[in-house]
Amino acid sequence: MSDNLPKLEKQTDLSAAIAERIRQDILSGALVADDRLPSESELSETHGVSRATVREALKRLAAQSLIRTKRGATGGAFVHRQSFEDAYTQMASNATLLITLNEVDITTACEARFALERGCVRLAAKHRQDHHLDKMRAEITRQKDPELSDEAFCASDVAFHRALVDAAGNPVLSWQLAAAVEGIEPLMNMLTYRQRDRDAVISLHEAMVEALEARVGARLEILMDYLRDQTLRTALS
Amino acid sequence: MSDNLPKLEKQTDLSAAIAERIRQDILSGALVADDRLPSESELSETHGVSRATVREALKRLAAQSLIRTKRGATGGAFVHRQSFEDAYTQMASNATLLITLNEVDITTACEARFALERGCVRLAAKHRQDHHLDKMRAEITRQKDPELSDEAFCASDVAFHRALVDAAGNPVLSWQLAAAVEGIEPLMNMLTYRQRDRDAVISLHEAMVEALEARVGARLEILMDYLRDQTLRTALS
DNA sequence: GGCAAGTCAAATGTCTGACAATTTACCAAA
DNA sequence: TTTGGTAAATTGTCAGACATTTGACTTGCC
Repeated sequence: MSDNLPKLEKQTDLSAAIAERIRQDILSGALVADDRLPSESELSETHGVSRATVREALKRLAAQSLIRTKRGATGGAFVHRQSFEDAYTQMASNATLLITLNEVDITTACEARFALERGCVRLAAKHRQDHHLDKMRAEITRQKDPELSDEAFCASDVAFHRALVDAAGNPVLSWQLAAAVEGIEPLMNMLTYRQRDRDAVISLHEAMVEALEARVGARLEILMDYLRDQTLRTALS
Repeated sequence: MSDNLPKLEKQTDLSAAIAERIRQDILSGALVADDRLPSESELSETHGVSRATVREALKRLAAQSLIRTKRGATGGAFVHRQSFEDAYTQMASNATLLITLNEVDITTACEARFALERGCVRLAAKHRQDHHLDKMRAEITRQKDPELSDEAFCASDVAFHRALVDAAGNPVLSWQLAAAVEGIEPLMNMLTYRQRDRDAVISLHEAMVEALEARVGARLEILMDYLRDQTLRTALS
């Protein structure tokens, strides 16, 4: 385990220091997924602090999804193998927080989103499968409903683009991009789409599905650029 | 504050429930950046739990950089305005964790990294300033040193690409991409570059700086593709 | 032998009350 | 005016207790 004596932890706050020690043990591979940590009592002894302090440290790690705890006889704290779902959720909330707390303007956010997404359309063209197309077409059908609220339209838009990213068949990519898109959603929700705007977006979506079906990455890139410009126009009007 | 009585929290674990309540207050805007939360004693009264439990809840929030605490007379817990630096650090460690714990293979990681980066080179070409070019050229000079360890070479590579991304002039983009690149670094560090590989990478870097200086985004995209292929060849050899 | 119920032990979750450490505000004296 | 010291508020830490959960073990019955 960690019998190191780092100097950083003299800056008070034992619970943070201990959390960091255990964290390093996990990051360094000394503890691997599903390993069980010593019990709270043992940890309090080995680290020379009270159980309350150990618990605060463990809560910090739990908040980062580094460990999970289970009660009972065979319980304890276990190194948590973070799923893509977990990571995605955490990143999305992280992104949301960052964007709302720092008052990022919608132009910057849009620019970032479309730039990232543009980067993966070639992979999507290469690896897309039929069910991705089906999903996207289903969302387009929803988007055509003139009764749809702006918010629901936006949600469908997110779903459409998530399917596009998933089509790239790369989980790391899906995870990063989905989080980015979702983080920007609060901003996008503030947009009001006129019917003309919606029609323009839907036309582009339809063209994108066609290009994806035909596996023409270059065309997808161009369409993404159009979509970005269209969205920015909507935002600034 | 939150005098709601959500049903979810009957699933035991009061500290998580209370953390979630406060978290919602922050996310919903009831508490804004730099607001001071009630003291631990007050919170324990209003939520009807002990101070220890409140503290565990606060540690969870602190671990997510949602709050920061200060001791002393005017101390307390304050809603933390997460800086881009904070978010970047958190995302990078998140990415590292996900990739190491889930044994993502280097092909997938590389593919994702270059796909994302490719998406922002056009913006970089548009907004780059001279100091970006300077930084990149400096890194190229470092990379030419044949004494450089593989790890140092890789670190310089990360710095080079970070400068490229920064050139896009979009903080959201910088933040997302820098985190992604850094998260993948542990995997890249496992690569061993032969001198021939390094020369190839350096040539591409030089060409990229030229293209960036001339603001030719399309050429940058092509070079990125070459670089991706080159890196994958190195990885698979 | 096999099954069911009860018991026990280990571990996390929570509470209580205390003390330590830190920081600011305030007040008094030089 | 400045300096120093004291008090108060607040987080950080500790020790010990009890509650709750859960799996393993034991016992007794069929």
